[in-house]
Amino acid sequence: MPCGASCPMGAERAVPATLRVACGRELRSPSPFLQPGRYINDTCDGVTFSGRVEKSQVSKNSEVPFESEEYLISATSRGKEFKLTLTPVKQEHSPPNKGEAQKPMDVIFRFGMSGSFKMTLASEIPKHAHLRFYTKESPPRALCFVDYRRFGRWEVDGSWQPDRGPCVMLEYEKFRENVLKNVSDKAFNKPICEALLNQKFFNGIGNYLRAEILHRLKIPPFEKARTVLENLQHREPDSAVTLSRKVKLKRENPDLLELCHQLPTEVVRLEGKGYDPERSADSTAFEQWLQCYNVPGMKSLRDANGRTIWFQ
DNA sequence: CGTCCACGTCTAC
DNA sequence: TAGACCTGGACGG
Repeated sequence: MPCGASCPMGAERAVPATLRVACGRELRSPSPFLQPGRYINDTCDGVTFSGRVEKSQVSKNSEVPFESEEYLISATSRGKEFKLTLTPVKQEHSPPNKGEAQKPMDVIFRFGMSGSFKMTLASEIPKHAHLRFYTKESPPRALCFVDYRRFGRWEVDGSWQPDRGPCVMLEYEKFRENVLKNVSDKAFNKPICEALLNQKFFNGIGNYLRAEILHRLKIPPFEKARTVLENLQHREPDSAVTLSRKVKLKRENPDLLELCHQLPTEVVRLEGKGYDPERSADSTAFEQWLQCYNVPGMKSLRDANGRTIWFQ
């Protein structure tokens, strides 16, 4: 998500990971955010795109009415939302008054259950590539929004959904404040496992992260959210310990809201390892990172919305 | 073959 | 608070 052009993170693999979890089921690589942004900004850095944006016939999302001889693509993210910015490169010899010049355009994405971006040769467009941006080079490549279940959405000239809260990764302090200032909100009448999926407060947390977060703290998933959160409202009083000691304590004993930042950060780092684009090794790394979700021996139940919650 | 399940919204009753 | 929206892999008969 939130990996803008300024994001310093390292190389990204070229292929969205598919991972085999212990029970044998396969999962798309999970980090809801950041990762796609890093992928885009890494693979599109210094690459010039050209022409119009192509949409598949089957997608019900809108056309993306953008066309330019030369343009650049960059990405940013916020929680589970993702933004592509298309920026025309100034033409030296642009014909005077031959139609309107193409202005920069933002396209906001939500990935649903199966959305991802992938850069391929234009001659090898993958199945379910519902939006395609072509490079100018020869042979051309295509940046593809691939989404086999088509739950993903995009919005031309869109903006971050107003009801979604700050990003758990990139806006941690705002995120924390937004939760703690609103503990009386009716959203927190619900069990903590359900509240954690509420994107108004936990923008970026999804089904595997909620399980991992609660599991690390051994919080029973159906404990009332308010009860859990009220315990976090009073920051620890200043004690005599040194700052570095405090930082260390915080890292080693993160509270629930800190874990909402820390765990997805760990996943992003996992997946950022190495340059090898096709390694199956990093799906193994994610599989091994999971301590609870889909892990043999853990229990699971359905929450009130029919989503599976994993716990010990 | 069939049923169940999947990292998420979205909207209609 | 149910479905609806989708494809496809795992597993059962």
